[in-house]
Amino acid sequence: MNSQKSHTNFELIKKSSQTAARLGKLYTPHAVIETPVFMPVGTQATIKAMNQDELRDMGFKIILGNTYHLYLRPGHELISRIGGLHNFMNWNDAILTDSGGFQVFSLSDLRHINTAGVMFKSYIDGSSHEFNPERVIEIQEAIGADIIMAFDECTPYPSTWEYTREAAVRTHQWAERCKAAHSRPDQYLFGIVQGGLYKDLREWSAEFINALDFPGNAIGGVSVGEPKEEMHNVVEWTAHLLDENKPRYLMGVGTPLDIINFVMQGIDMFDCVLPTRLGRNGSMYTTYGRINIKNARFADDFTPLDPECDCYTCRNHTRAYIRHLYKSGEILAARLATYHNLYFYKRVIEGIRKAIAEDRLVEFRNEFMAKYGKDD
RNA sequence: GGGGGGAUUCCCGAGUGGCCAAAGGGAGCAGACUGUAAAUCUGUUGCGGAACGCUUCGGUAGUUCGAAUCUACCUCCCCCCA
Repeated sequence: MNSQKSHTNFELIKKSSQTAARLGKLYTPHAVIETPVFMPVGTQATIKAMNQDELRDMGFKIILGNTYHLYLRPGHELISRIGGLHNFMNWNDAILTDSGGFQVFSLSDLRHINTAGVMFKSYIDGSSHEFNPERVIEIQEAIGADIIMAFDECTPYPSTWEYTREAAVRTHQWAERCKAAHSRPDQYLFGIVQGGLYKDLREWSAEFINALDFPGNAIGGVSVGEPKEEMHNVVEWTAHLLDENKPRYLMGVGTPLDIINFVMQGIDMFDCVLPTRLGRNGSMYTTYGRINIKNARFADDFTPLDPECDCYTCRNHTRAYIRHLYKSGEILAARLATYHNLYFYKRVIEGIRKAIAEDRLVEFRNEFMAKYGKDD
């Protein structure tokens, strides 16, 4: 057991008797992370609208950065020169960098894929760049995150079985090449399962990636616009095939209820832009469901965003004030809302961990849904 | 006192005989957002139940088959010269 723990740097603390949920500890060079965990997305070396102290004070121990964005600007060499991303952005806890695989999907009109890699046009200045497994590992090693991701191809929804299979073959080859190219022992390289919405491809991909024996395994290719049930199926097909002694990371997910549901399927790590993006766009999470603070009905609502929240925003400001800030285009609106939304996620994930510890996750989910209502 | 330019739907502003309930922007109202090309994007915004009909482009009276667009007068605003 001990040798396995040191190999994966993941310690399984407790398994739920009700569901596939687990409690764990992920040891990284910069932080010990209690799982299940939600990781805020900081694509460009910043969680938009937040400063590092605020994130740390909320209790986030790991955040995301993005290889593609940081490579284009300011450049991984520059980041490397000041000692890596931790130093550059003055973040002393853990960082995970996404490999750019999602940009293969999201910037689809700006790229060309072949087996060797992906040719990209910069969304900033149109210049051409090539990403391939070796290059992506080199960049991620220069950036220096605690956890780095294999370069994968995130296929769009919908895709044919044939194309999804081709993309998965590439993703598998790239995973092997990433593993071979990876040289920094103080970084953990996670593999990524693809396979779209096809059960046979997902199972095949999960078994293939699992067999490569990465210190952690991710499920990619979801949250690309597919129906919720499809996402649920993908996790159901794959999660149990991934080594239970290693962390399982569901990439890009999700809503608060998604997180609860997928924890119950054995997922340990999540990241999602929703709390930050929705915050900037005027949508706020509350115990009783999401609200659009810009709606007229909040104009003279002098209560906090969420009556059951004790975050900085809710302790100090009213819905009416925050609505006013939005309508006025004031930057503080985005800050207060982002803080609140991230804090909401923090409360949910802490609630999940506590519920697993007490072995009452199912009850926790029911209580959450009774108040929160439909999932959005 | 003389000469010139204007008044358009909540605001700014286009439109100079029919294709105009009237471009575009703003504001308003609502919706979307899941490994962030996102402080973004979409819809909607005279009235009536929609096909369609009705009322509207400073005011009044005209010309015309037809006017926001042409004419006359009126009201108000701006600029220039005394």
